[in-house]
Amino acid sequence: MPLVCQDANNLLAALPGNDYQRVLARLEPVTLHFGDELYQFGQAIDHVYFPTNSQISILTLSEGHQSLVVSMVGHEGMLGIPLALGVNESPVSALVQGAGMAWRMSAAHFHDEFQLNTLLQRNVHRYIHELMVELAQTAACNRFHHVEARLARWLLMMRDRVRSNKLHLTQDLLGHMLGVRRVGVTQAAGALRERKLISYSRGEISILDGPGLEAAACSCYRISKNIHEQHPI
Amino acid sequence: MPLVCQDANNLLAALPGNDYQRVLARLEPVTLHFGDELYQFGQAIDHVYFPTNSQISILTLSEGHQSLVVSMVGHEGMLGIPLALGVNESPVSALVQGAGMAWRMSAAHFHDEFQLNTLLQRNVHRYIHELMVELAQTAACNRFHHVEARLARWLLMMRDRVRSNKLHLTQDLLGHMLGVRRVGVTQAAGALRERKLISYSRGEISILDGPGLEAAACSCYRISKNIHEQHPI
DNA sequence: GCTACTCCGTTCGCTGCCGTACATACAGCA
DNA sequence: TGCTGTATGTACGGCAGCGAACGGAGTAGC
Repeated sequence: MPLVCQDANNLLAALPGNDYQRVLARLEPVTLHFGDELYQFGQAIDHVYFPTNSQISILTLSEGHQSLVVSMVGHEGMLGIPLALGVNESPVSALVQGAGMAWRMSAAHFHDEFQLNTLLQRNVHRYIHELMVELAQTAACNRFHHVEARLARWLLMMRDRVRSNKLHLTQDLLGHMLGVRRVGVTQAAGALRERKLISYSRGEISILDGPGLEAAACSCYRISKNIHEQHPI
Repeated sequence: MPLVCQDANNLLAALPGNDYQRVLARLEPVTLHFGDELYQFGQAIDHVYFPTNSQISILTLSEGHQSLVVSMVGHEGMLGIPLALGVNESPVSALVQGAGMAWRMSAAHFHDEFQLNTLLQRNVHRYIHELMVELAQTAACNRFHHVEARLARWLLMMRDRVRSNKLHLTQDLLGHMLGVRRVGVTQAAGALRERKLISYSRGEISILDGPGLEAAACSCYRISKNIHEQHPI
């Protein structure tokens, strides 16, 4: 199976040839479908995933409230971080919202491989660091930024991960992601459409003007993007 | 220097005797004073800290806004996590808000020790996991919970870390921590005082009724406490 | 005892989002 | 063609928190 750009995951692609080959032998490509729930809160983690052109949302549950997306994983990262930290139970839910491909490895294989492969360790540790910075950023974002800016941010982040300007997402779903009412999304999305930044109809969203949408998004988008790009490896 | 309860840091106390002795040789006790800034955003990390009865707030900066406390470190954890992940630059600021003691180790010593000491690795990795869960929780908390509940939460968290019901904190400072106006803190704190849960005067806060304050806090307090207590080590 | 400063209390109008409810529009299917 | 379910639009009262401003009360220094 040739590794063309569409198949690339950053944590794997950064491995040198021989390491990469060994890891590859333990990986299997899987197709992730919209709505697949890869992890559930409190459940054991059976596989780790390295997305290539799919996007998975990480959700927390807040007692008495709706769920909330705290992070988003794509080709820049992986799912199953707790395994790399010695914990085999997921503290969050993981929901596929951008259908696509990912590489998958069993928890046992990952455990073995991770012990041996110091370069994989280095990449994963680096990603854990990035994730923590992003979580802190998101905590502040949720406190300070308005719905419209946050909506723009998440749409751009999804675009970057699925590598497409077309997203499959209803307003209701976006409401659950952002932790706001569906009505709030309608208004924010309407404002963005008004400015010809996006278009949408019945669950199909298109980003028409990327730079414009970036300008409408809060600075968290840029910050988050920078975090994952400045790999000093 | 004898290790009595007041001197205990969870990550160190969980080490077996011989490991502990070797680590101890590289540690030095330091007194942290109110207002000390241990790390600054973007600066190199020169030491790691293992607090015992001090409390340090982790702050992010959000462009155009005030700072915000996203986490709090005390005897349950450590400062300098990025070093354990191969990054030697702090992505956040760390501000001492509960004066007290901590054990300190130079970055170089920590680097060496961390490579060798797999038990320390295990403890630190476990703490990193806890911290990530807590960050996600805080992101949701900032989105959903009201000022009064969040204030109660942070006060309780500080109490647990400094091991004292007396806190040294002005309302203005609390406003910066919570990301709200000072006036917002005045109102929330007034409501808590009304219910005889706390008392305060000119920067000295006393928790009068712990259980009552817990009831007034959002569920995030309990969740956060559970995270750090359920060590299956 | 006077002054300067810090900390806390209160008020006012404003706005972003909430909860709820209802209306419209499109899609698939019988 | 009509039915049903889903997706989106709109409206309305309510409220938590905002920004700004001012007043009062305790503390420290002179």
